[in-house]
Amino acid sequence: MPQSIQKCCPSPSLEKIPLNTDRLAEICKALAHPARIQILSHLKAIDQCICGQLVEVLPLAQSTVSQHLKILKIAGLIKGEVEGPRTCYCINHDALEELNTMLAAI
Amino acid sequence: MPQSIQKCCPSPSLEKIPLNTDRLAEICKALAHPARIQILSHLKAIDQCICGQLVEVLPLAQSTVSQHLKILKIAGLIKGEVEGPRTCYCINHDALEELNTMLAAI
DNA sequence: ATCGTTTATCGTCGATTAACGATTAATAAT
DNA sequence: ATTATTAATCGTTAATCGACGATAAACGAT
Repeated sequence: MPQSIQKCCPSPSLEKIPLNTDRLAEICKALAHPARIQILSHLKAIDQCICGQLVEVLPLAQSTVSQHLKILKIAGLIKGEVEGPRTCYCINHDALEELNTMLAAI
Repeated sequence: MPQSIQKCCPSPSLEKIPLNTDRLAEICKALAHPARIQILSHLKAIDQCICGQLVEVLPLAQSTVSQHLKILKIAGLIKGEVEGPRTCYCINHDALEELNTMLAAI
């Protein structure tokens, strides 16, 4: 421990962590499509929603929207909770913060 | 104007600009590859460099590195200045700022 | 048990990406 | 003028993406 400075954030540490280029690229890849940005934006605006609502909003087929949701979920940008026949999605704020942190570390 | 609050930042304005999803996706797409992140990171570290230096650092062929540079340049993330037979690349900080702004507006 | 609703997955197809070697272009040096 | 150096472009190939319709899976309601 280099001088005992009180940490304000939990997790990793701030001492020039070496930037996980693979992880950053992975997140950016998940964001590399307008529809997925729109999904995130919509989720941010209404806090949470199910796939069907997004299908109404986006000019895409249900299967395509579901596919985009899957990509966002795998990248960790959203969380999905099964509720009976539907799945409720919401933003994973931790991932967005992770993204900001990594971008700052470029 | 919703209550006169002094602006602390110049440019655009902060009043909920509508987020250009295409542009954000475009930038993210350019960042959606580890090699391109590494290029940016390297450029940030050494301020500027030519293609050949990056070829030494990255495990990729010269043509591939050149291609990645082109992608970054088209997305506006880097600037390239021809200097005789070589081209000197550097980060376009404006684009990174643009990225941060748009991410915050998601 | 069947039906309706909702979502995920499968299979397909065309378009795009990523990588490479080979070639070309531009310039500096001799 | 020739040669060496550097970078960009071309052409190719395999892999991945994005979109869709069709189908399957999960569940609530009747």
